[in-house]
Amino acid sequence: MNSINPAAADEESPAWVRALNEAQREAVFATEGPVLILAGAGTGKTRTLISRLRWILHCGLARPWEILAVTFTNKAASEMRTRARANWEENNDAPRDEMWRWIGTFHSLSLRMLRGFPEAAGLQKGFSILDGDDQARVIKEQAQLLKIDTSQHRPRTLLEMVQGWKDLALLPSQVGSTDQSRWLKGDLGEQLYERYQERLRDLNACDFADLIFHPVRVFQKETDILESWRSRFRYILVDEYQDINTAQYLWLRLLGGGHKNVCAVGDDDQSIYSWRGADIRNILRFPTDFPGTQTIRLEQNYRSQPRILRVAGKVISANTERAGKNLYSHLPEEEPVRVGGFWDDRAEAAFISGEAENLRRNGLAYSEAAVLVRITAQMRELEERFLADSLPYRVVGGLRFYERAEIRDALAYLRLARYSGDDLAFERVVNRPRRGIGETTLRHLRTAQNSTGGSLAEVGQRLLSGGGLRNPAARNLAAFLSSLEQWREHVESLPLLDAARRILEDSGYLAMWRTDKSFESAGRLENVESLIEGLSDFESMEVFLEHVSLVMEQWQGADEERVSLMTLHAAKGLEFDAVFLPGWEEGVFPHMRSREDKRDLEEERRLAYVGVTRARRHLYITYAASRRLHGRVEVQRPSSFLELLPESELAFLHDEAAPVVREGRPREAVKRSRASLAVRWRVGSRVRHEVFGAGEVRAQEGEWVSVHFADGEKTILSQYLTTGAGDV
DNA sequence: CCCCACGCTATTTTT
DNA sequence: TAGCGTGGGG
Repeated sequence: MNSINPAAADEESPAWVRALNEAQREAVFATEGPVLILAGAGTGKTRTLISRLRWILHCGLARPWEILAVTFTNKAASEMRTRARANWEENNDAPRDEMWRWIGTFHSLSLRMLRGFPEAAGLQKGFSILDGDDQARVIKEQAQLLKIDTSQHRPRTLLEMVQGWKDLALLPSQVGSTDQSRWLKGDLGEQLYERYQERLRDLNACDFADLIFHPVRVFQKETDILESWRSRFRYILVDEYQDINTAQYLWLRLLGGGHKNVCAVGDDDQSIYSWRGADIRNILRFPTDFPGTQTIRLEQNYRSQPRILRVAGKVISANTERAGKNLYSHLPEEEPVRVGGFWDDRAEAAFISGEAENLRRNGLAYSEAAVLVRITAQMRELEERFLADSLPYRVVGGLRFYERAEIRDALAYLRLARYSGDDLAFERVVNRPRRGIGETTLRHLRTAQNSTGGSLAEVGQRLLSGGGLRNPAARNLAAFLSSLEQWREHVESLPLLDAARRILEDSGYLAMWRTDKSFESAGRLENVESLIEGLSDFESMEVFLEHVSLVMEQWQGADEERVSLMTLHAAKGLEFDAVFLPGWEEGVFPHMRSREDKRDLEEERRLAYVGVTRARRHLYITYAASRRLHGRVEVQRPSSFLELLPESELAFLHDEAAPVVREGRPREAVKRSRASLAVRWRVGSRVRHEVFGAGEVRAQEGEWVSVHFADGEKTILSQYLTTGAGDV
């Protein structure tokens, strides 16, 4: 039994305990039974969880390897590991790395378990892990075998479908027919899922969803395996609980089912990943799943000034599916939240660029400002403006290093050199650079493979020794296979770094980029070079490849003085003194695809909440009447989310700016053409401010015109005035 | 087998 | 706008 009394948080306690507030302490000290920490944005959620981990160690309730601490990202895991260690090393000697290996991501931890019982999951020792690209190729291949038209059903979509089922922990046979018919005719979906899994088994591989799902199924079937893993951990801690999917939920429930010392932290209001399987209902029903749960709310926000917090609170209170929290702050009240509309995305970008510069002149570092967009397409205009204004910025997120084509190519070479049976790697690089081994030759190989089995490389070898060299394709293939043999020797005999360099040089891959004269080839070469250099940190190719498949780390430059530009999703967990939220227009935010479904719309609102709560002191919410999207100018109404903002906390940008209503008449006869206009727009009942807009105009020269918006909905526009076609 | 022209479509993205 | 997949011609 826990003998530590909460009152013991006195002078005797470590400083990190004394620094906690009352609710946080409660969460830290409640060491028995299930605990749900419902923590609002900026309330010290992760800090509290880490303190709890340290407290358990501090009191000697468990040793490091008896605590299973689960996060979603490697970054969070390594932060937790470092902080837990700091404490331990003060009081214990000989800290070893293995002690902390049960602090990790869902995927890395589950993989570690799965490595212990691959056969039970139908895999063999040394199975590999597919990434998104490999998965897409496997699914495409299987879809085509099932005669599914892959131009109508794009592989990415099919993959999403199958992944969705796996995230729900559904086997092919358990996929209901209604669920299937949303995507494909009859039971094609189920068949595709089934074949995809078969193919993975043949490849002795699993995808990311399997990393969770395989252990879940094994735990459900094999009680002794489950028991041995259960008894290993005395405490389970989970960060970002609102982001778990059904499979992860089952995984946790199975592992935590014994002692029930499961502690989850999360914020239901920040659940923004439903599209990758996360289900907000998991956190909402935690107390039912784990009877006897002690629910603790962290509501004191240490991040945002009160006005920003009130705006956030108002936005999120429009949602119905939530546990409910009331955030408060003792920080001093500052300037209101600024809201403003612009003629188009260019004007909006110009404002942001200029305002970031203003803030900087007033002493705010560039790195303390961030622009958070809903969709990546919004970034382009902003970047162009920043470049033109020489405003230093950096894009956070986006294509990660290991996802770049050239890095994936280079990795495929290395994988193939190490594991010549890696067919996916084989297919990726056989003809890159061009070696005259095209689709036709590959088809021959695959057909032969179906009857004889073995890897593509083996099959190729066999075909060649049987038939001799006749056509150019066969000669080319022979050449490639013999290089492959050489590369394998390199891996065995040379130091890792030298082997890699030789392989990429001999294969002509580096030469391919050197001769390529497109403007990005130099950058690609550089990337491959830095990959090669990075190899020096690893003892063997196996270790390196394992690292790569799980740790898709961000390739980020040093922390420079730059304004951050990223999507709202990428901003979760971050904070800045000043935050700009552009693009608050119907269709962009909330996004078009989220408008029909109430649950999707609530998720968009949570996204807005996440955006608003990133800001400490200054917040700007803007929108544009027209915006270039998909290569055309789209006209959209201001976001309905704007109506949620409490007037008392806002200041309208144009109240301070030059007059914005441009009254006028069309200069020339305009017939059903796009024209510029200015509108008055109401917020709530009282506040009015001006918006530049554009719409469909029908008028003769000199006439007043009316403007019709495409959706024909009742709009919040109250007055239409034009300045004439093309007059911006 | 390779190349090019054409048409289609278009959130969010960790592991 | 751009990135991808397809289909026809060399």
